[in-house]
Amino acid sequence: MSESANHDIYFVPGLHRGLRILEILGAAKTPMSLSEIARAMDLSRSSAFRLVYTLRQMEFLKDGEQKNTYTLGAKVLNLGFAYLSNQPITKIARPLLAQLRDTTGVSTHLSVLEGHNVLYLGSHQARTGFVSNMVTGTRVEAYATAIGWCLLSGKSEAELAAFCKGLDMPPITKHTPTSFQTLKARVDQMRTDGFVVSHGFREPGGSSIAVPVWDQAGKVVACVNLSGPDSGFDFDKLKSFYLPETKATALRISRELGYEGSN
Amino acid sequence: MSESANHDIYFVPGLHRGLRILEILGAAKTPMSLSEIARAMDLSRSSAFRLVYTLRQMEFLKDGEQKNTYTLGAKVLNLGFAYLSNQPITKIARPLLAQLRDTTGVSTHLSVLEGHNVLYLGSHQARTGFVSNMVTGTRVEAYATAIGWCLLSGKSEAELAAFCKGLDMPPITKHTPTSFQTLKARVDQMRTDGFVVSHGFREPGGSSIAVPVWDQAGKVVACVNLSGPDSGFDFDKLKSFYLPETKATALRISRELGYEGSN
DNA sequence: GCCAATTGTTTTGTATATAAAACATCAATA
DNA sequence: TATTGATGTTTTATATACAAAACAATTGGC
Repeated sequence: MSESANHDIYFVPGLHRGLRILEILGAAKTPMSLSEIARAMDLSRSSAFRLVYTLRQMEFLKDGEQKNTYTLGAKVLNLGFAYLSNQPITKIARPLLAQLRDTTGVSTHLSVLEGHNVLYLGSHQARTGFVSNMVTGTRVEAYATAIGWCLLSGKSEAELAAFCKGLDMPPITKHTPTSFQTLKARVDQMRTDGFVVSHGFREPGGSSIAVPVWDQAGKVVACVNLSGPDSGFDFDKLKSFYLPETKATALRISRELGYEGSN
Repeated sequence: MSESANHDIYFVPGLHRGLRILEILGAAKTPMSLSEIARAMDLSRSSAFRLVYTLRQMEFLKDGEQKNTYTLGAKVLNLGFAYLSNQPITKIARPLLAQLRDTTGVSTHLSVLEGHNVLYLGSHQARTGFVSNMVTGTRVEAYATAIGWCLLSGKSEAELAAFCKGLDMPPITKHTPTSFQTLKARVDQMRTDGFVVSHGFREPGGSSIAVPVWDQAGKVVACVNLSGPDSGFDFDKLKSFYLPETKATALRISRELGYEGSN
């Protein structure tokens, strides 16, 4: 009959449909009623009722502001954070990032590329200073940030072109690359240097160092990042102390991932 | 028979168990095998097999590093972020926070209290400067931060005592409150002032303003926060310009939530 | 290298989750 | 107020998801 029914003997329909409800409600910009859900799923109202009932009891859904409407519940957020902290690289990197924070006194972060975004997996706040926020779970546009260029250096030219294809690249600052060419220039620069350093003499306020992490296959899989206010950074010490420390930490993480190169 | 079986006629067991698998795998610090899952759920292996099969097909689970082990998949992260962006207060506040960012030139954030943590719901980055990171979805310990004190000011003394009960309060900086008494002092101070300002003359590098948002019932439900590097803030302008602007924005959001007070 | 124990996968009779239909409740319109 | 249509809830006959048992594949200990 159906072409995909071969292996779907094992499908649990109740679960399948319940998860689809979560996805639909996540994509919806506003809470939905039972009937709307049933219609969107092409399902009988009685079935939708039982699914929503179950999801609500388990707090994966909660009541919306209007009566008889439903939205995602707090449980999905908990799962999201559990996902982040369960990423293997997070566990490997955590103690090393904490150590880097302690020796430098500046906030440290670990991030990976996810689609067009930089996804922060974890960070260790500087013990003093108010500025640097923890950023676990945050996503920011990769094309526009130093960390993004660092992560994109793992891509080939063709992959980078594919990355840019159809991507809207508005200028955030006057230094933001807004085309494939200008982005490629940034990424190439990063590749030859092996790091990105942004110092506040151009943009007021903050400095940042980004260094890639390689895996067993020599591929860039993550980025170690050290950032803080100018007043926390000393420009001379930046290249003589902060940068080597950051590179050492990134290499140590790479080693734990099985990287055997020397860069 | 069972005391809770009355209304559970509507429970969809497949969905219930599938979601419990997600919760268990979220709580587990390491990927689990099929049998481990079955045991943890007190379920037959064949049933666990079908549930895991379904979850995997839908990318709510993915394969762990070892063979035949499973962890949370990327879909749960997507749901988590959908949850955040669907919070009603986020939608109301977003344009107003963007406007505040544009008039001040400094990063703005919206956060709420969730359990013992400050949960960042959204933020708007300063257009210049590298320091201030976006923080959507981030959680930080409430007792230790200015934003936390701001949010806790909505609690009564009894609620605050309950909040502290059994809470471990290690000192992050030398100014961190480490007991109910010292925390209460911070929160009381915030309540009389109506805001918290942290300026970098004590802690190097950053300044931050936190102002509460009230709802219809006059309860503190959120916190508007403005933060940036010292170099972005001018101490004189902080009280004459940044603070009034922040308070105005917080009040505007409060008004949209139905708040009718004047503070 | 054998055995025993454990795990992942498939099959199948039966208990049960399900969708249709009936019912109840509400909102809008005339 | 009566009428219509739509929505949330309950019931129930039947299609089907499920757990036990059988099977296959793997691992670990002696």
